[in-house]
Amino acid sequence: MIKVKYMQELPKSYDPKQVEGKIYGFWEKSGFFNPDKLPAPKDEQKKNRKKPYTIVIPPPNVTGSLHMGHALQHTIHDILIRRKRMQGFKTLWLPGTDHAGIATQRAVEKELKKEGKTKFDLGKEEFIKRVWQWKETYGNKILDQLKKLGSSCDWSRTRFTMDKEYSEAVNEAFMHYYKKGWIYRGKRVVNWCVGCRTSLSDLEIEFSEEKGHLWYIKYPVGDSEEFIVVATTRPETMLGDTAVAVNPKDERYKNFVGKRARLPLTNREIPIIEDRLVDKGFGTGAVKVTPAHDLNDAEIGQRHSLEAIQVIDERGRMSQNAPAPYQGLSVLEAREKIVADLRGLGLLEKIEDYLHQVPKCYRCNSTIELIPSEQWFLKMGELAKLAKNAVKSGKTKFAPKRWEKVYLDWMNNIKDWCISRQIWWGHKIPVEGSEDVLDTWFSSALWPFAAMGWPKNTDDLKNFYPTDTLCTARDIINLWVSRMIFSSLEFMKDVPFKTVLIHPTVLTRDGKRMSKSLGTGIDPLELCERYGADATRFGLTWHLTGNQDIRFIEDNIVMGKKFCNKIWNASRFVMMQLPGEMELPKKISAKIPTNKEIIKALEKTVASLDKSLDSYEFGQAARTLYNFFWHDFCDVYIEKAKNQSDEETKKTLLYTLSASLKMLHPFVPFITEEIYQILPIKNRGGILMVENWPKK
RNA sequence: GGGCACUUGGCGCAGUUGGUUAGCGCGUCGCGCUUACAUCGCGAAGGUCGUGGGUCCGAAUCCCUCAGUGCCCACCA
Repeated sequence: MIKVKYMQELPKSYDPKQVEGKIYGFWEKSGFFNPDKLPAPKDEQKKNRKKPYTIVIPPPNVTGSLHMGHALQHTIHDILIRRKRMQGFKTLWLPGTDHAGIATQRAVEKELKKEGKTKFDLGKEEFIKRVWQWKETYGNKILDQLKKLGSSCDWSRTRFTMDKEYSEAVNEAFMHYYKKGWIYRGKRVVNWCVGCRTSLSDLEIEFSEEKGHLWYIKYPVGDSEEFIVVATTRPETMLGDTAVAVNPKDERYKNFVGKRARLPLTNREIPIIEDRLVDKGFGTGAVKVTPAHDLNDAEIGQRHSLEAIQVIDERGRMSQNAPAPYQGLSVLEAREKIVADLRGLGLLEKIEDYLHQVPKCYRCNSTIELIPSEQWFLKMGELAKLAKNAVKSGKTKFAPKRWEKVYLDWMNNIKDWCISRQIWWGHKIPVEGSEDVLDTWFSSALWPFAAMGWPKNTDDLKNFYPTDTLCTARDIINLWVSRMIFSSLEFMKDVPFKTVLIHPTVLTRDGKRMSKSLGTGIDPLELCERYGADATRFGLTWHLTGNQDIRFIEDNIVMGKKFCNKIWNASRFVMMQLPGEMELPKKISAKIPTNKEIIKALEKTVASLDKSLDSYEFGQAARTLYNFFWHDFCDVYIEKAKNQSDEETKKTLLYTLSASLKMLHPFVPFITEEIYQILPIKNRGGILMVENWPKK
């Protein structure tokens, strides 16, 4: 008896551990993650047969391990790609990793530190060898973790941003800009991380609010007994002052303008000048000008041909240009001493508490100093124009649309991009004498086409470029997305992707950021371990609404687990009802009212599901499926079907179940594939992953 | 300083063009081991939809005010 056989074979509850590894291997063996190996399309899929659907992964850092944001992001990726695959598209999800210059260099330095060494002990060449070793050992960890989630990437196409071919693409891109005159070298005041000892772009800086002070310092004017008082949060920079500036409309200082102030603690005299950048309302309305250590002051300095005296060096210490007593002191030590000395001289008028934004390195959290430094820059003018037009014209669309504004605002206020970094791990700038490497984002900006083999005109570029959907987090819209857009427009003469899908940020239950260091992170792999990958995926999908944030609750994953169990048991029931192997009908024209009803509800569900997915409403899609399967199918229809043993009902049960499995597959791929493989279907195509997506 | 988003039963959230008794998951309380599932079924309690106005025959849903929360951008020393 078939009936008995299936009951004995299938456990009463679904056990992901027995299924997931096995099924993933089954998929990999099929080769169908690779678009070139997809089976010939079936009739229903033919209209899409040659159309590609492509996603490139936002390449995770080789230092990374899977966090909640990744889990959410790749669940979305996999839902998109699996559905398109079932619809007959040639689907490519191209995976890979980013060499992540600073982050990786730091990880290896940390490892060296445990051995009591620094990178200087090894020397540059040995150090880079060591980083490669590290990459070979740990670099693919995150990709393996993606497999646990069920991600259907084409692993045969895995790329790394420092692969030989990829590096050649980076050089090509650099030289292209260079020859065009868009890359220039110059000494500018740049963001300098004293921890990493490298320059950083504006986007690589995070501000942290700190309680500080506003010191009011008296600068004696000329030979008189008069003072001009300046307010500053950073007294130590006064050693590099080369002017005091006031607003031209500020009547209070009219008789000071043109005179010279005597800079305390030094024996220098500096001019008192007028500049429109000065805000009358802040502090005293008179500002000390330090062109070497402040961007505004650099601008004022340029306008008035002021000297820039660098008093802070690359280690964050007071330089040889500072008066002897302060040389070698750290910035904070110098600040303390200077304040004390000023007080001693009676030149400190008052101190106010002041809350200000202190710039920190996004990788090592050290304080950022602004110092003049020789760097390479990419001119952004023309590129920004290209990038703006692509979005304004709708060639690339953001979803949700509101993120377009974030992108356009940044493009409208863009400055030239400092692309050189003074670290060892990365793409060396391909110009003689230069020891610098490129900003890691310079190479990831080329990802959509360089990962497909550019500058060679490869088949992949012909077949799969431009890509369709880029799905990523909002915090790298400008750091990465915008730079891919202008790079692609410049090198490929086309946008890199048609849609940018910005997914929400996963927060803790109380709305806090999930972070390892704060101990607020939840490990998605642990959730997969406890509840199963399908449950984790479904629970996360359930969370997806149009909001900017998600407050993660584990209850949703529990719900996902229960749902999987429901799918499992409904399937067991259907199998019990079947006499043995059965032909799966292509269509049901039901005559019995209950059967008619469920078929109608099924059709409605397919339509609603398609609508939701086409507009990226994944949470809505999950709810639609859940309600249909649990309530319409299980609670109502199956209960009624228990009283019906006719042939039409059996067919309807099998038909509805298999259609449900297809619809559910992109969301919960493991369990649906497992059940599909067990179902006694005579004319089963083979693998659910490439079966037809249901049509209403 | 500018911008974006959020504020719905104990908790986390749906409610896309305004329209009959505002839904879901978890939790709570009853009753059920009925031959797929107790990771279940049936039923119940529980909501002035942040505040104050406005538009409308009618608003959680549109407009304005205010308040709270979170995030992003910004050169205010």
